[in-house]
Amino acid sequence: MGRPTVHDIAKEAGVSLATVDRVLNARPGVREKTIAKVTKAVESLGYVRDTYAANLARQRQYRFAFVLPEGSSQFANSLKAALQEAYSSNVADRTHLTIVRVPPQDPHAIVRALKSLNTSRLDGLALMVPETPQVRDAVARLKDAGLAIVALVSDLPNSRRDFFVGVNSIAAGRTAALLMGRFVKGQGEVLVVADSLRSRDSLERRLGFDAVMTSDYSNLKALPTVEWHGDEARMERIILSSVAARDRLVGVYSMGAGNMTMLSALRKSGRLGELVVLTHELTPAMHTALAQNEVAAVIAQNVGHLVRSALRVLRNVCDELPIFEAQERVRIEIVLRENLP
Amino acid sequence: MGRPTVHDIAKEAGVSLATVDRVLNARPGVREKTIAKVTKAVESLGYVRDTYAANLARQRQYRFAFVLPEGSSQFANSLKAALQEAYSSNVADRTHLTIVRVPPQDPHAIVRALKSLNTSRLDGLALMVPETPQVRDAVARLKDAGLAIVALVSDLPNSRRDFFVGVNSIAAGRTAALLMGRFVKGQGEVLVVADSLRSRDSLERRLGFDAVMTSDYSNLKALPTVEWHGDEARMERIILSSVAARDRLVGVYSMGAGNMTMLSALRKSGRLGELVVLTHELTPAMHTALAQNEVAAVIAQNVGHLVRSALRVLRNVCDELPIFEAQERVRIEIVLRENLP
DNA sequence: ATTGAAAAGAGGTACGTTCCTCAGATAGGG
DNA sequence: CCCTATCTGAGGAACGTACCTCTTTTCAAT
Repeated sequence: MGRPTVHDIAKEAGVSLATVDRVLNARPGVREKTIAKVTKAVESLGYVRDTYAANLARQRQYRFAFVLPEGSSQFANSLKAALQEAYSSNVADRTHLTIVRVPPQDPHAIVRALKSLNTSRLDGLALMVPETPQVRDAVARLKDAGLAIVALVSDLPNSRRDFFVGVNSIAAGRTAALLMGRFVKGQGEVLVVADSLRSRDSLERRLGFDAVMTSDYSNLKALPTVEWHGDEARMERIILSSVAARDRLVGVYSMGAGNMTMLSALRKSGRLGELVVLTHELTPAMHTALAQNEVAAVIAQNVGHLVRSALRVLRNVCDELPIFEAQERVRIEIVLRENLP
Repeated sequence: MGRPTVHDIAKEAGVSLATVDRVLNARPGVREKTIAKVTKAVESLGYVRDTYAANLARQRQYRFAFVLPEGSSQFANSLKAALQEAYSSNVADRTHLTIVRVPPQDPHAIVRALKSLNTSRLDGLALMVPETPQVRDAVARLKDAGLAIVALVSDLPNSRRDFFVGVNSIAAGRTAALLMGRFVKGQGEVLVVADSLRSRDSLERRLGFDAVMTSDYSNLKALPTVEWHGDEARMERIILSSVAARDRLVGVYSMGAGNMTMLSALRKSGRLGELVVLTHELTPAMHTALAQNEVAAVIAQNVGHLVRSALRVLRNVCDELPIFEAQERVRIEIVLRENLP
């Protein structure tokens, strides 16, 4: 005998199939006493609904949109690739996916993009955008329109998002500090580079990094964050001058994008070999940089997980099902030369 | 319009539904030319079979057994837990799972257990057993009986297994060496502990460890492997005497089980604080050891992945579907205090 | 031209669920 | 007591696929 079906629980509870269906789908028209009988039968038989048969019957279509930053960001591109892979595999069954790309540094453009979404043709949204008051308001409006909303990669903690899928940035920063502290021999200074500390992730990574650095590695001094604000020429200038000015420099921690520019600047400086370089996100460029020993470690999050997790959460929110938090916790991965995937 | 269905491709190809079905399920009785017409229609319409509807219709039940080592091994227990979790979640839908536990060091008992399996009530098998000639023969017999077989965690490379789900042990050993080399300050000796080098995994980890150690970290000397053969008292004696005899000891690499015994021995020696300790598998004990800074890093594989991957592969082998190798490659995870899950 | 096997069609039932209609039962208020 | 509103029952049609049987067509060998 296989799993119990709705027929079995109808028999067990001594009611008709229609009543079982009404109870299971919380439709009106059933007496309290009858509801109790049915739920009791469900429990005693250990009935679990066959989601696939259910979705087949109800012709369920989940329509989700993923809002990702546009531009040359390799990370966003690999996310997009993971999304397309999920789409073609059975992970995204009965799911229609749209990808919307927005300029990451322009809150107004983001809000405009969010407003232009046809909410009646959408069940859920995964957002990878920086947190601003405007975005928070837009999220509130989208929630009012009945959408399921998850924050992806970077959280929107004070908005009405349903869930956050991504890693804890503070822990990621702490992990970077631990690696830096253990990898560097002797003492010296560490250069910290970020696109901008206005981004919540970078700020939190920096917080975590400093916390571990000061408590555990007093032999190292983390320099103030160098922000390059998307200007690659500026980044190169700053890096070259920093490296030239500081002969006690032993490490570089790059908290965000622009790793290729940073690496080429370090190569030009001629001191790349002596430095412990840590970056985030395992892009193809970082893959080769690890293989060539130019980067000591990459702190990454598995984009496949992110996407699958976001899809699971969105579906569950749509169906008003509980979310299994432990499964959705994305791990902070450490990638070295020898454990490259 | 939703996805194309079999009806659509029947219409498109100008054949009947039955013929489409015969082609899709590779049943005989269709001319080459007609097959071509159907496959063409499939491609032009972008038809993808609705696996859930298909499994629903065919009342497919996958009956798999997992053969795991019995005893106190925390790793095997966490695998079992992951298996039970998969069973209760939708990952294992339409799948019936049995867990068989065998004494890991007794090839005859393992073979006896494998022989006692009722192959007519089983579609596939995941084996986590050491490779011996007897096991290879047993695998051959089980393959002849028509079962799908994957090797789990430790490979059975010269057997007729269909696939290996687990990490490359050489790469895992290399990763350990890289961590040891970068974590240790200065020079000294490294103690390497294993249950037994007769186990293929341990041997390969040792090979990888030594390869990186000699090529990259000439400041460190990896001592000959200490084997404790399941005898915990012996392990404690050896560790205590090694630590006492070697004042240049800077690190310990534990390649297999018995980490708790090893740790308590090191604690007794009073030198745990000075040593860089690396172990495998993130058991609850290693979790706390990491949190308390007793262990510097744990090299782990995600048991959830292992299980899901094994299930996917078994199902695909049963259905004679291709295996998407990239997805089934299990990553070597590095767990430190700051990125504990 | 006849035969016969292989190929293709036609039509059905089933899987577990949803959702619909229509009819019958039960309750509470008048 | 009847009347109405609310419950409940019975049955059926779908969803996309699998698989079965029973015909009909095709086509090459005789």
